[in-house]
Amino acid sequence: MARVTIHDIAREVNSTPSTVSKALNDHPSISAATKEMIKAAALNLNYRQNRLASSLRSGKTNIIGIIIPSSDIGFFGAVVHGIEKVARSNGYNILLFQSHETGEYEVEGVETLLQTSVDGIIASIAKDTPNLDHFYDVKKRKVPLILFDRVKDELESPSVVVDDYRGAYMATEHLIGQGYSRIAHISGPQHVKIFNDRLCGYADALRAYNLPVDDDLIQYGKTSIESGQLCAEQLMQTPRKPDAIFAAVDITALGALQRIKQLGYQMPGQVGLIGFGNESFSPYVTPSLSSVDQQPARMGEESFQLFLNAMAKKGNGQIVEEETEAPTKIILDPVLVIRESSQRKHV
Amino acid sequence: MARVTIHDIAREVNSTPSTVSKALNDHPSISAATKEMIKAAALNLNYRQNRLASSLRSGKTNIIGIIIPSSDIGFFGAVVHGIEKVARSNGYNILLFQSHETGEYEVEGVETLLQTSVDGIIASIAKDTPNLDHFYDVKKRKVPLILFDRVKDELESPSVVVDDYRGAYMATEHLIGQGYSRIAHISGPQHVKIFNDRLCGYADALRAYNLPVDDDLIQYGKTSIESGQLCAEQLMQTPRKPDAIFAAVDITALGALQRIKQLGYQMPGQVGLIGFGNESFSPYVTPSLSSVDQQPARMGEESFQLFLNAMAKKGNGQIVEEETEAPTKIILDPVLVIRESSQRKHV
DNA sequence: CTGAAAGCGCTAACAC
DNA sequence: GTGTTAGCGCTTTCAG
Repeated sequence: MARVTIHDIAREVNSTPSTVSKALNDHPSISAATKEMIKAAALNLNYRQNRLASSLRSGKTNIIGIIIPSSDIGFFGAVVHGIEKVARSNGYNILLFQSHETGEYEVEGVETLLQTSVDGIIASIAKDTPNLDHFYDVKKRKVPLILFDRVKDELESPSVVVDDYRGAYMATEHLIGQGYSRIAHISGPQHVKIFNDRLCGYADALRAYNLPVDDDLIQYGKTSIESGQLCAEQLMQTPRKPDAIFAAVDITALGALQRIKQLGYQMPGQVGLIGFGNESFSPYVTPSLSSVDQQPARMGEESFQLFLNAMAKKGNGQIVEEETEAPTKIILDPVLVIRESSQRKHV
Repeated sequence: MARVTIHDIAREVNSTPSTVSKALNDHPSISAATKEMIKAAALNLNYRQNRLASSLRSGKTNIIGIIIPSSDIGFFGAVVHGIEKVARSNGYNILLFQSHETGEYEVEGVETLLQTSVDGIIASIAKDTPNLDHFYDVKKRKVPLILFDRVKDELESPSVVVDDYRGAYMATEHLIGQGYSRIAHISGPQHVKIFNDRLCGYADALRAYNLPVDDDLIQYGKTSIESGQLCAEQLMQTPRKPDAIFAAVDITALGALQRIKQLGYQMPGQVGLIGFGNESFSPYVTPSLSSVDQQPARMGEESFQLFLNAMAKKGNGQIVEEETEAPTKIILDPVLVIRESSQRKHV
């Protein structure tokens, strides 16, 4: 009961392995009649292609590698979902690695992926990756590399990120539209790019509507509930209290939500609130938390599309061409998710 | 700049491919000296093994396939996390497929996995899988098949599930321990096994503590917030109101939580509440929701362990042996996560 | 302890 | 339109 091979089929139909192979792969130079016959025989014998042999010979695995910090984080789970979905529909499969935010695992993952001759790699870089050598290695091997969310421009790879500035702008604008006018912001550590971008989006939106940007209304917190609580409390103690808060992360927004309620303010009546990230808990807190969605699934789909583009270019014989053009950078528009916490006006 | 192969190394050190291969694989019949020399040369030439070739020849890929409904569901993301973690530390990689709850995709996934000659498959069966032929095919091909969470006993495969009965029992017991005595239950459709199991655990716990099992205190809802709200409302309208509720899913627990608060009851003072599933939102609602954790990551780890066992057996030459013993079934103990909603007593 | 030979199952030139 | 030939890069008997 050994495995059925194309030799077996060839014997069965009095043909040869190469003809069988071509027929099964719908090669144009095989007559319709033979194709049909061979395919019937294959079905009959319960033939199943050996992709290892095929890949080894053809140099193409139809497998792409994914490296993410952890599949246990909702955001990345959703991105993987998006990638897998469109990858499969294009005949590609997914080899999944987690870096656990560790450079070491990331290096290991890249190494294994390269050994497996994957056709491409889609990655989101770990927080503590000390150097990028392993990724440069990928590029040197001419394996398409696509980055998403946790991007490094130095790698000069196609990438997809969400527009943090714009998301913050939209959130702030929404609050303004709801009639709030003293809008505070709970930001995060400024050396992290996204937090700075979101702060800028916030400030610019205020300016665009001729509202003052008041330093007293900007808090720099950490990414935790407690920090959100604290920041909210301090904001409500300022002489001229805010009537709304835009928090740079949902988790601090939640902390703020709790404290604001505790202090006896009506939400969204007296104080409006919006977060960023659209976490899985956001719809379920009370009042439900408005937020900015980063479209993770879409991010995955676009990443795969970028991989496909890279493949096409490669096939085009442009392999040797100097990298004249900058790599494609897709900047996704975030989407506003309006729930109770920010909706002062009746709909 | 073609790929470096063991031939290149052999040439470099005046040896042969077979010796190089053995040295690189730490084969016992190679002297330490040669090993060292060959490894040095390999490093020097920047050699990277071609796993395709290796797998094709050896018949072992060190890849296992995973089939889950969707990586966008927190539970499955966590399971995958667990599997990948221990798989990697044992030298295995993960090929990931989503069934999207669809039999068709599941079949496709199994087919591709088999074509790729994976060493094993770990799966959680899609809801609408009409027949199990594809999984029987896996078994026929002697590829180890492990099931988790969504299990089918007919497949007679090793599996890991969580003990629903016990989780419900523990939850109910916990409420009793907190001094609640009229404990209601919001269940789900009884044709779904887990809901029936949880109902039994609930009832048995009451009996064990000599509390009556009152039909008026059992609601059969759907898996939605709204259903939870409705069930809670009806429970609070019964002549002799409950002083605590155990909900079979966190999402109905949340609906109950909202309605109970709305009706003006103190929680956990007047009404205690506990859910099941420990969803990602549960820590963040107010009051934070006690729940029963299903240990998804652990489930993944155990699943992989089961795969390893199956491999060991296979290697043992027991291939032909009749399946005398029933397949291992690991039943994980759920863990109680006590938060505010159920904690009446001071700690 | 090392090497020679064979081949895993497939595809891709090239002939016919 | 079909068949022949030659490997992809590796591991694995089996000789020596």
